[in-house]
Amino acid sequence: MALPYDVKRIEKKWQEKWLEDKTYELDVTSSKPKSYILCMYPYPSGPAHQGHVRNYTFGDLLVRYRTMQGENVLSPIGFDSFGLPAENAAIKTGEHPRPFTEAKITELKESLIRLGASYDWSRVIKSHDPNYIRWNQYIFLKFFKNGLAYRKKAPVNWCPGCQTVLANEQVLPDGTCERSHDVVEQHELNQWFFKITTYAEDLLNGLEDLNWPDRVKTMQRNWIGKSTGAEFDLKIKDHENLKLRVFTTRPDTSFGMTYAVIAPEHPLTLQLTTKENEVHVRDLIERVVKENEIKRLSSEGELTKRGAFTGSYAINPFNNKEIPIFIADYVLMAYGTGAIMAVPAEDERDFEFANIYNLPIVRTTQPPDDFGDGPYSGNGIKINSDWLNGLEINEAKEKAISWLESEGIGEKKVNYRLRDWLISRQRYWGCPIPVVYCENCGLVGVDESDLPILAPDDVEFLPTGDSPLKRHELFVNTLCPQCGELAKRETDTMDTFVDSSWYFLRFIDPHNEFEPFSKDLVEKFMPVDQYIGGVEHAILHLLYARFYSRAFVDLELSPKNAVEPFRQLFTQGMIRLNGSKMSKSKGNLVAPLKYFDTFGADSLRLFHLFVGPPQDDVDWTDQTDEVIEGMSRFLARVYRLSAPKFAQDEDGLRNKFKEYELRPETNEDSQIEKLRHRTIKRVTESFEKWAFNSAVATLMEFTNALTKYAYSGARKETINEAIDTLLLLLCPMAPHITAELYELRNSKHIHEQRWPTFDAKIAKEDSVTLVVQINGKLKDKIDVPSDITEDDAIKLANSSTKISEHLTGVEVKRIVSRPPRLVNFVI
RNA sequence: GCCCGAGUGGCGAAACAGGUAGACGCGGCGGACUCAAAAUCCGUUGUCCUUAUAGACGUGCGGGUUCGAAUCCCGCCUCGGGCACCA
Repeated sequence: MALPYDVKRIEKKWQEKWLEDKTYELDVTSSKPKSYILCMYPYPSGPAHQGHVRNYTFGDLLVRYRTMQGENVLSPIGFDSFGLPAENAAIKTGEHPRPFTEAKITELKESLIRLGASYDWSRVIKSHDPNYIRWNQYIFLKFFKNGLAYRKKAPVNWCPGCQTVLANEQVLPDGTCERSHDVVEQHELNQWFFKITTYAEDLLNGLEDLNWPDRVKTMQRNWIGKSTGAEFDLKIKDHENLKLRVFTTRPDTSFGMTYAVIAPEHPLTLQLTTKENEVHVRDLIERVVKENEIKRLSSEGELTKRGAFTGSYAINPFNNKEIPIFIADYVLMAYGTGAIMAVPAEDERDFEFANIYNLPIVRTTQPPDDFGDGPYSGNGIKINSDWLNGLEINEAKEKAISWLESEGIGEKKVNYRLRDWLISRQRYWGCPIPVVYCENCGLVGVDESDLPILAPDDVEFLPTGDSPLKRHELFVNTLCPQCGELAKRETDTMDTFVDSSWYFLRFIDPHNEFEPFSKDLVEKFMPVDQYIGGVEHAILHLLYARFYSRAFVDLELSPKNAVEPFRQLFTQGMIRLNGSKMSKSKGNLVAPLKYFDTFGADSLRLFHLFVGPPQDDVDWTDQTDEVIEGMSRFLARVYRLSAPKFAQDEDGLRNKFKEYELRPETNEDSQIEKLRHRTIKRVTESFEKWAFNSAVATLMEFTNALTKYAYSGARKETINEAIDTLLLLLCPMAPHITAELYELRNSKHIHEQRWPTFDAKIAKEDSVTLVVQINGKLKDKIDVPSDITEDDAIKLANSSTKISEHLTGVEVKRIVSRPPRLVNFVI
């Protein structure tokens, strides 16, 4: 296809100009209203892929649009440059991850520039940069000193593919690693954790006011998993000195407790097991220990094999009845107290278990009359519950809790599903944890003045699964910062999600050598006004960043206005190719590069904006190339319209435009002027709603109308203003060609112009189509003035021959009119 | 199983707040230009019936509310996503 202009030359010219002029570098001192627009910073895996293009096109559109609206826009970019792929490549090829990563960053940066994305390149952050490592470690030490970072031995998720442990958030529901998709194993290891659970309640409450997609908020709520109930002690028969503590969300059902269940790993398990039951109990424990959590929770339908009677009995404190104690794998040690009271009549799992072991089932809530025999967890009146009888569930809960408290055996209790964030990784290419193990002093944080602690370069990358740091004597052996004796360094590095938990703050003050960031600047530029990224980070990154932000406020690193980092979040849809997610690992990328070289970045950007709503997934199909070509066809039309004399077309095409006329404004001219105002209105409103596809469509309509107008002989002043408006409205979407055309026409830089404004009065249509219906069916359309009165509208409708045909000899029962759009005769 | 979201021409989609369903684009068809093609421009394009006029049908399915429903309500179906022995 022959374009009327040299795409490559024009795009390169403007990309260079934006860099040279530093068009999008932030003026920190500006008094204009600030606007912080941020796309999730990318992991550098090579040139940008279509997912990046989509993400950064949305971001760039907003950056340019808000800038034109007179806002002081902060638009930074960086690279999430620590991570496994670089290290895995090192193991394969022997090449050190640093040059490998740097090369990828260069490629990615290059393609972002070719996309025409506008960033403040003076603020680039790379997470593997020693400067960033330094402050990352500084923050770790702050956390460590304040009890937010701690080390403990715990069962953790081990990914054999990645050869490292994972946080709970990095394990998929099917028990596989979210990166490598290997089945995750449970290992008991000593690891570093961040105390995110401290903020569970706060993280939950904070969601309320965020302008985020509901589904992301819901996902975070589910993940935090708050449940309110009671915890209390059960006495144990023949064990005067022992108590069994249980957690329940339904203290109102306590009278229906007919047995108790403890987790196999519960500390009391062996003590409570009598000799004759020992074999079964030990069998179960052995099996459970071997299995990982996921497998254990997924062994549905085999309940018989999943529990065992201990031989001991507890006393239900509510009615003093003896109840048998079982162990079962469906009770988890990590949640609540690791022990439950079982109420089979009101809990499905307990009900199933009770049926298998023939345990009594006693209803304590009256179900509706037509309810069968199954477990009932709905509302109702309490029965079989002595002093709770007759109460509603919620009243009964309160009363049961008060009773527990007055007896001194229990209290109200809130539990969360959220567990602390495991941040140790047994890998080299990450931020080292700045801690030393000393025989005298124990765990000692490195001196701040010694930061950053950098991993040595002269290491061997071997596929052993051990971090190369472990084998590096010079790194490992050090002196204790406290007592000066020989000590050993921590060789684990931090989860890369640590790096991304605060990078948006460092962007505000990226060259600060004295602190991670200035509190004053953060106060000025936080929160991020618009955050844009993939929904796959709904829990991981977005939860961790919220945790960090809270901790920073508490540690007085950040001002209070930074407590919620992302005021507004937009999650874009994925790109699919033949139904499956487009990704490098699947090898099904359709690289943007080939489009840069042919139709140009502007066309590719326009495609991503036009193809559908930004939050929807995009199907990359056989037709896609043709649609992208269609976008470049549209831009070519804009070019021919805006600068016909410069269009490199054959003569026949160029000369179709008549010379513009100098003349007083005719009705046709003022219609174009009206359309211009209407177009500004529609595009502006579409931008605000993120309806970019509609904005493009509106500009296509405008272009078509203007082309027709120009062909038929246009008034010079009117057409020129309309074309300039078209270019201004289009420039956040297609920044290169509009800049070129605006310069050709006006010798000015379009990206320094203001966003056009409209006059609502002029934008108003002065004639509209009146729809005339009979019984709600369309019968006629009449053009009427938009300020027509109701009476006139009805008269006009009545006088239409198409209508009178239907109305002669029939009784009109009712006339519904909504002037100026509709008149409906009901007959 | 539970909770969210979505289903509109051959395709991607649009439709403010219940008021012309299908804007805009891709593809198709027809035409102009050309020796021819490409490019470009013009016209046409939901389905059915009809020479046309006119009409009927049509927003996943079945009901309902309304003068009027893609839009609101009830009940289903399909797809996508999240959660799922969390007591």
